Amino acid sequence: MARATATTEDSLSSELIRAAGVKVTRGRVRVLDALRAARQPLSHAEMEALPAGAGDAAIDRVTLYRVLDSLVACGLALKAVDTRGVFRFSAAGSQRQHAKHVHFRCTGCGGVFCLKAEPPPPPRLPRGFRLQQVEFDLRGLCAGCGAGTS
Amino acid sequence: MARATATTEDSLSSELIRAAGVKVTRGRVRVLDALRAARQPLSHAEMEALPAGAGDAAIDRVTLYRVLDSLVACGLALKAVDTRGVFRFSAAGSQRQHAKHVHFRCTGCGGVFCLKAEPPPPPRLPRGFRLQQVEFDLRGLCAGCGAGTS
DNA sequence: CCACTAATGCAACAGTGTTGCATTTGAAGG
DNA sequence: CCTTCAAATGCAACACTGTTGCATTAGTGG
Repeated sequence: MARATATTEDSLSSELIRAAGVKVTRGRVRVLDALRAARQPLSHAEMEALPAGAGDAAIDRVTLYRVLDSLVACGLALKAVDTRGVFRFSAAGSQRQHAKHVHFRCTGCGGVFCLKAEPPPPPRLPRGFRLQQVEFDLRGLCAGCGAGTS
Repeated sequence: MARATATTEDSLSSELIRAAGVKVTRGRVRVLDALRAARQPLSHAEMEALPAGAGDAAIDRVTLYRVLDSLVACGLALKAVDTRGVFRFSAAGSQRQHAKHVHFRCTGCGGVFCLKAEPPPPPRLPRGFRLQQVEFDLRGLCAGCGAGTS
């Protein structure tokens, strides 16, 4: 019974990992599962506190760093830095939907808000430059944090 | 002799600090001098290795952090995070010239290039949101780093 | 010149990320 | 099914960045 359910969500992550040409391990599957299920990029600390899924032992701190690195290396995850200087990771696929709109980062609470507006077209680049990613970030205070200020 | 030269560059930083309403100390003057002279935002580590100017002792690590915090608090310096997750500081005035154009960050060498193009106008924000800063960053490979790739 | 607060220096600590090395495990092949 | 081997894991220890507490020093205003 419990075996059958394992072939619903897990297997997709396993499949992605296998397709990427690296070993399929419990750690990688669990981490990629968590990243794909998350609505926002996760920090290492947040992932370390994962509920351990099906009674598995918690993932080792260092192993988690290496699992994340391997997922980034094979293109399944993306690595970015948040405003506090901490690395955050997201599943590669989920990022595609975020590429289409603008982010507002609150300097008060650190929250990230997705705005409806599309990012403007990138300007012309110098010869030889290759564009990989466009980031249009607005900084400021969100409605909650700005309420107290005059 | 050596005293007279101190009234050339230093005094402008001193003046700025005095005008900001905080105490004028050697540490703050030296740090603000360094920030104003730098062409790029400086990290804490880079500033700790400052040549110690006029034979002064090197600044204490913790004091440097507090000096930077105080300069940020009174609006004379700006604090940002680089791609490695390290805080970088810049003099407040020098940033104004950087606000007017787009940056290209090379994911290969970590270099930052200033493009001529102006950042596009920010989109409409939800009610209560207050905009402080607009960041339009492009990521990719610069001419040097992209040359090797097919 | 004095007094008082802010700033400094030192020590110790916390969080984040890395390295080395022995052990375990996934995947391939007999 | 068993063997084999590289890759992945777990553990310990470390490096770097940033912070906190507290005693001492040094600006600033009177």
